[in-house]
Amino acid sequence: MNQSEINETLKILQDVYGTQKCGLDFNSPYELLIATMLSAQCTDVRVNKVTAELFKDYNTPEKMLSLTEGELREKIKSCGLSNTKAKNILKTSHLLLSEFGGEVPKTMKELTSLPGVGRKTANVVMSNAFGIPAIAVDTHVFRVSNRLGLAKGKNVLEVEKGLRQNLPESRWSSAHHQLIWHGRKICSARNPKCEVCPLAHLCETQKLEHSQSNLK
DNA sequence: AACTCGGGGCA
DNA sequence: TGCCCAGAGTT
Repeated sequence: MNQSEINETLKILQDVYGTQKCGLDFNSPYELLIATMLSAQCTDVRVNKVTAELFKDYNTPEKMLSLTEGELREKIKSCGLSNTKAKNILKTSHLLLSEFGGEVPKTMKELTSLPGVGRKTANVVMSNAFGIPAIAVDTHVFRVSNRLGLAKGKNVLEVEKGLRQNLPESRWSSAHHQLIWHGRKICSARNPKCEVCPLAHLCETQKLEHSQSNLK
């Protein structure tokens, strides 16, 4: 995509998906951190259901650490991967108290030093909890960016770099949400609804398919 | 780069 | 049933 195509793509994304957030319910950076850790390989709907209950009594590192690993595992079971997640949540809560004064850190380096926190989770926390410009590349953002040609890359980090380069910083956070909505509703992994896609005329994958069918 | 963890949704 | 899914860590 050239710059004018990128700008048009951003405008259409804004027009269609606006400022609606997609994601996790939270009342503090700590809640968002834990909810995002739980969301690995699990839909946000289910995470929100689990955390609505969990955060009633356990919404700080201190309170979380009053749970045994087994108790926590039971509470988060429906999110899947609960064995690892329970361990990591307790370790991370402990580290927040011992290393970060009980606060959630704000830098990529510090966040990813926490067990169970990778690049995607760190970007979500920085962007959504602290308002720091960041783009979290999950499977939706990865797939949609590559298909459109908005930012291409073989792995998550390459796509993140591409988006940071191609998009104005002011649009990083909003574009992240809009790309996820688009990936869910239209540009799905299998059987994407290209016939109703408002970005089809800009999409590199669509153009490629058309040029191939024209050759026949 | 490939593999593992894992319960739930959907065909 | 079998396949897939808003990831992260290890080898």
